[in-house]
Amino acid sequence: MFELDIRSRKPIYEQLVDKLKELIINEVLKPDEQLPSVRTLAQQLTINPNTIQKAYRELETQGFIYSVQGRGSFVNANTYVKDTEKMAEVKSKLEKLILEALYLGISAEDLYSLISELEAGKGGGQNDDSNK
Amino acid sequence: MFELDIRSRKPIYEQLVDKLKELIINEVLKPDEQLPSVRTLAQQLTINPNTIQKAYRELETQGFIYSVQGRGSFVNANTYVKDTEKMAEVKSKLEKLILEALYLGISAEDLYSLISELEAGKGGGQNDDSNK
DNA sequence: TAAGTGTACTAAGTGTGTTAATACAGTTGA
DNA sequence: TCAACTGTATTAACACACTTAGTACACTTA
Repeated sequence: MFELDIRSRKPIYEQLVDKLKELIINEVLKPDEQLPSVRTLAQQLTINPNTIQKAYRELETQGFIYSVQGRGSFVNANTYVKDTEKMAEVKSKLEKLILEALYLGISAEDLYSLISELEAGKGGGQNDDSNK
Repeated sequence: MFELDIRSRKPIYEQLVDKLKELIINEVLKPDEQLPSVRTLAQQLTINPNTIQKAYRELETQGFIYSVQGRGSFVNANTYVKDTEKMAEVKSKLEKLILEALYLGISAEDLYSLISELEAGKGGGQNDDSNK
C-alpha cells in the first residue's frame, strides 16, 4: 500500500502523512472509508505503532481524517477544500523551487509544459513512485 | 549577506550551500572572487566555523568553489554549466510540488503567471523573449 | 616572523525520530 | 457480559545528525 524511504531526510510519519493525504485528495481513499488500524498498518509496514499514531494524529489535526476511540480512523469528507495556510506554504516553496530551476537553466517553456502535462494527467495517473 | 533560518528543518550548512550556490550561479559572486574565510563568515553569522567549513567543503565537492590551503576559498569558473543531476532533482521536486498545488486548487494559470513573474525579475532583468 | 588562510580531529550538547513496553478507554459482535 | 478489537497516552531508551567548542597543524602572504 505504501512505499517508505528510510534513507530520506523526511521522517517516516511525515512521509506517511503525505502519502495518505495524496490518496485522500485523489479519492483513492473515499470519505468515511476506514483506514487500517494503527497496529495493523504498523505490522504491514514493519514500523512502530507509535509512528503510525503520530501520522494519524497529524492527519486529524490537518482535518483529513477523524478518529473515534474504539472504532477506528476514517477519511473526512470535504478535505480537499482549500486550505489557505497550506496553499501559502506550497506557493512559497514553489517560488523558491521555480527560481532555482530557472537559474539552473530550465526554461519557462519547460515549466509550462511540465505543468500542463501534470494537469492533464492529474486525476487518473500515477507519478514516479507507484503503488503496489 | 545571508539570511539563515534556525527554525528550518534544513541544516544551517545546507542553507548556506544553497545561498552561496545561488549567488555564484547568478554571478553575484564572480569567478575567482574570494569568499570570506571560514572564521570571518562564522563570526559574521555568529555560527561555528566548523559549520562554515562543512558548507565550503560541500561546495567544493560540487565544484562550485575551490579552496587553497593558506590562501582561501574562491569561486570556480564554469560552475553555472548545467548540473544534470541537480536539474533532475529539482524537476522531481517540482513535479510533486506542482501536483500538490494543483490538488490544492491553485490553477495552472496561477502557476503560469507565477513563473513569468519570477522569470521577469530573475537576474535584474535583461532577457524577456528569446530565451530557450 | 606574525597573522592570516584551509583542514582535521575529538568531545560534548542538543533535538528529533523511532522503537519499545505498558496502560487505559471506548466500541463491537458473539 | 466479555473477549477482541479500536484509539490514545505515557515513559524510557536508543540512534542519528547538526552544531558548538577547543585544539592542532600546514600553508601563504605581507
